[in-house]
Amino acid sequence: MRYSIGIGRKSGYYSRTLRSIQHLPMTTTPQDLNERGLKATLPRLRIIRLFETSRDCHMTAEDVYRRLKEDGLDIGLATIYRVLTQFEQAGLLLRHHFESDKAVYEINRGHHHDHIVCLHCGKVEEFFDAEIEKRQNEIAQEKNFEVVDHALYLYGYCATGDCAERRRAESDEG
Amino acid sequence: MRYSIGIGRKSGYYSRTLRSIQHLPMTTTPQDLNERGLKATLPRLRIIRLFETSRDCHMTAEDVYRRLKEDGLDIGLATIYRVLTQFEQAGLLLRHHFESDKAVYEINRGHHHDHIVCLHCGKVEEFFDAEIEKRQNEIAQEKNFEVVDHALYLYGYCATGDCAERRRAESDEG
DNA sequence: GTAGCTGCAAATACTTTGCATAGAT
DNA sequence: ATCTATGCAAAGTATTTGCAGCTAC
Repeated sequence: MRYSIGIGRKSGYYSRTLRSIQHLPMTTTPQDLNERGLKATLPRLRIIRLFETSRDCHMTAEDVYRRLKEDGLDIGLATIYRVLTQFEQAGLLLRHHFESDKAVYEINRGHHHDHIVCLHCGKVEEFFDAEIEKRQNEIAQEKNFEVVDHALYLYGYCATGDCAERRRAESDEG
Repeated sequence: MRYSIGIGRKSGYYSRTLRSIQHLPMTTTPQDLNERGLKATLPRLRIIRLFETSRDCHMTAEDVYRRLKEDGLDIGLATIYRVLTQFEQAGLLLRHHFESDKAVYEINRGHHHDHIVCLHCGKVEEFFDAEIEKRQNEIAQEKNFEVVDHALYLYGYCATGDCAERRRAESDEG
């Protein structure tokens, strides 16, 4: 008899969560998809794998489309959009709207975090601050809101490369 | 000789700022627009007035279009978009992207604040928290980012009306 | 075998742009 | 008089949808 982590039909879900909490690499299996009512098709497996194998990766639908095409896989853009939406609803991915008007997705590893985005090179770093989270909850309570989600994005220029430098040059012109 | 607040050509700008800091009602005059290099046209004056005379008002381009039309003023939607963009660049308005895919604008009264948005009725409340602001700056410094902007939105269900109640009903279904 | 997926093209939603006319300074 | 703004329609960008054929279970 094999041991399984978790309980009954939902074991896939719990083991996935556990892996995530333990910071082990996460690999979504065909069964994981089936348990969420999604058929394990090639496009879906490759899309989720792309997110899982990229570190700190925030991608638009176009990004996913392009990267899969580079790997010789020609998946229609409509399918990418559909699958990303389904994965977000299934909790596998998180969607964000940074300053641009395109949605970006990242893998959901179960650790909530916020983002700081470089407006010049597009670099995204993640952070978590318990104090900010606490204050947010207090404010929601004061205002009598039942908060279900929040978005905190810091926008600026990173020290890497010439981003901060270029920014100064630009503001000198104006 | 008349006293003026501020210095030389920029007096309009400084007096406007002062009014705002003193929480006095803000009225953008034709001269205010001229000083920003914008001609004082009827569409522009009516649009800025609409924002100035509405309390806690967050409006999309469509909202502005509709409300001016209700007042018997038929301004093209393209003009609304153009003027809102110009006003944002001139610092008269602030632009936000809440969870929907439409941009919303509000008057810039010079007091920074964040937003808590009801996902059911669309109500928007404003808040300011010095502790959150402080932590944001510390994080940016740690990460070596020069932050120029940030967005903090809390999404939830407000206690007014049946928003929280309906939310519970919905999650019971799912 | 059947329910659910994919690709394509067409449709949609929001926003921007080209151009001729109208208006502000 | 000149330079800029407006309205309309057309274009653009991101995303969604209808439908016929294909695939996982």
